[in-house]
Amino acid sequence: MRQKKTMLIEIHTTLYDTYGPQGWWPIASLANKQGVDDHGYHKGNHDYPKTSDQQWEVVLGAILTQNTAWTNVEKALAHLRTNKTITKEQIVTCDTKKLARLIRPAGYFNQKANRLKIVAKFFIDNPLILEKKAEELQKELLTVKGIGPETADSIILYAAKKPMFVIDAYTKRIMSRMGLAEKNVSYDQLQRLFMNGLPPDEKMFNEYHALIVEHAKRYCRTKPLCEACPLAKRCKKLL
DNA sequence: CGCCAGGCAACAC
DNA sequence: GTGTTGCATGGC
Repeated sequence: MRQKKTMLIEIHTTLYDTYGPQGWWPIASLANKQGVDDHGYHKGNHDYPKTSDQQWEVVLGAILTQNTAWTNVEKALAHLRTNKTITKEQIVTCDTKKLARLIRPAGYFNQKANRLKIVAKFFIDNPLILEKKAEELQKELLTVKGIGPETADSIILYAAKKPMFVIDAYTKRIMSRMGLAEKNVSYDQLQRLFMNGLPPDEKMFNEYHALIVEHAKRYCRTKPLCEACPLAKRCKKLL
């Protein structure tokens, strides 16, 4: 078998050549500005998030999208914005019931309302947290109730813009089908595979994770569409 | 109708 | 440490 490092690079190259830049993390409040599409994706423009408000919007989205389709998160974020319950300060002071009602479309709304308030308080109490180095930042984020491994790493990569490879259910599915990981591989194991195999390039990590999500939605679905899959010739599932 | 979606904490063993 | 369960809406 080819070396895993080589495979990881080739997979990224193929996905990028197939789908192009993804413009993550989407920031809805930037929709339709210069170089940003109507959902907040800034494809080919790596300058965002630029302000602390934009970084905070990434954190909000990271909580709201836990096991939830992004389209539902967009609705919840729109409610928060139009009801002026979007800043950390507005969220900590908002009645939890009201907050839950506003984010209803994102599902798990009672849990997520509590989590949003806890996380908002954490960011108010630790205003410079995103300046910390990736490893220290990860350790501190994981102490916050409601922030697990993927949410922490999404915040590190997409809000703080530091090199941390984000693993999710799609990554596990694709890597296990490709034959590069066991089906029950742990989060940390799979993350080490990527981070030991690739240079710590924040821009590349950013695109790679987003490309994995895109690929899982288009081809490597629960019921995979292997016929036209751009990775098929390297995929163990078809050997 | 059932299945799935950019997880997590709490709990069992 | 690993496995299981509750949490919930909206799109297909």
